[in-house]
Amino acid sequence: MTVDAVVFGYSRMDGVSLLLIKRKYDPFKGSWAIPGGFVLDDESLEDAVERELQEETGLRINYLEQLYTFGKPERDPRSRIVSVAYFGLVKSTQFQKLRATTDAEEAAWFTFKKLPKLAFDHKKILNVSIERLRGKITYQPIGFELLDKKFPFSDLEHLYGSLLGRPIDRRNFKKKVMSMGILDELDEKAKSTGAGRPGSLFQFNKATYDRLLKNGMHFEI
Amino acid sequence: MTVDAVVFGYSRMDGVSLLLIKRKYDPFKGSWAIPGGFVLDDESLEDAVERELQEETGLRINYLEQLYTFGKPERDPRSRIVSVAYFGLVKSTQFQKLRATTDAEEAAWFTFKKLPKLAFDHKKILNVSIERLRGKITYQPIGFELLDKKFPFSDLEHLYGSLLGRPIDRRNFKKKVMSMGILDELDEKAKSTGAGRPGSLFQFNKATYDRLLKNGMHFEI
DNA sequence: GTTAATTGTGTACATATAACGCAAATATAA
DNA sequence: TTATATTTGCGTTATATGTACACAATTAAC
Repeated sequence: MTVDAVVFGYSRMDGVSLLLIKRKYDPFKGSWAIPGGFVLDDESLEDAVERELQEETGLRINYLEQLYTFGKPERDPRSRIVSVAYFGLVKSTQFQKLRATTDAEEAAWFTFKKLPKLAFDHKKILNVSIERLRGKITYQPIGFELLDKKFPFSDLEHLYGSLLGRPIDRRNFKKKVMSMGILDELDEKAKSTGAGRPGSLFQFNKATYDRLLKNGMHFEI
Repeated sequence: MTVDAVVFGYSRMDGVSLLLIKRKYDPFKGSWAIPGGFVLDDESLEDAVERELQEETGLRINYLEQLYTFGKPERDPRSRIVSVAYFGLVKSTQFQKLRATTDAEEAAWFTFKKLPKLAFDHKKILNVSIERLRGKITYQPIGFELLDKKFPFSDLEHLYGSLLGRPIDRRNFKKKVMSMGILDELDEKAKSTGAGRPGSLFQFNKATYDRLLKNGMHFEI
């Protein structure tokens, strides 16, 4: 009985990225793999995920949700091992932390375009996970879990664009998101990132979202 | 490691119903419970579900999908047992079969309004399952899996009405479903069920649905 | 043949989505 | 300092979709 955690991060530079670790032990020693490990007898599945992630990558995840349970008898060469996969999101601040220290370490971020070969059936787990993320982001506001607490609107726009894999009309997108009333526009301006006009910072208003949700509101992008 | 199967059925009389078994052994001997049992070492999770269902109820399910994995350490009084819950749908023909033979047996159908107290954390599993069924039926045509191969349109209408728990405008509903082109209207008429004008029979066209899906069509009711 | 139950159909209105272009603010290079 | 490239920010119109709503036709039972 193991748990695996498919963890996504986001940065303006690279877009959406995946957290992987390099395995220290056989089987698949030296291969890149999704972080995870065995569940202890007295801990819940969620606790196991958070513990393994902490041990292997030092990261604190921001959002965690059960993805799927993989149980084909032959999926692990050692013996019958059933794995409950979770999928998690981290704030882009955390993303940068790991990034600065792990180039030569055992944990690193990978963009979808530069994925290494993965151990076990982790490629399949990843595919299910990407599909879920893509699907979910259109009807639950989980995109915010990938951004900083305060972010320029363009971050949100680029996140959705890269995740959905299709161009987004900025005007219609903004109109829609703002009309839901779950984004607060702050007085601060983003600090310039090179070229162009700096925009306002925005912040997700979870309290408002929860209230709307309770009243039967239907989020959809 | 166990699997559990939350199986739904539908009949014109009772609407949507849930399949339960009466436990023969401790713990919870004599209680009603969701069918399920231990996974054998060399079988997949899906195989385990189908085997257990066959053993305990004799039913063949028509649609099976993994629901959620429940792993709280204290959920089973015997020891740490993780259970992968599936959710399944059976055709209303099958529904009637079981119904005719099991009144005094160990397996039976229950409407949501007349549910007995359930063993283990099965009430929680059921709740997750109902939520999933409700949510899914609006964006995937799984409702057909509960009906006969051929059915009068009113069956579909009643199924959606009772499942979504809100009245459905027959004209708008029919307009929408028919405009998707995934329902074929047959030449046969339904045989009368007591009173009223008999309507045409309809049939789900899975081939068309798959084709539309591949072309990026978006099912939603 | 009268009644009660059910099926079957169309139109007008409101709402939501999609398409589209240009001006303002900033950094950098000339 | 001026020109250029880059990014933000905004509003209108056309189209599509969803919603509300009423009455005639067919059958079984009485």
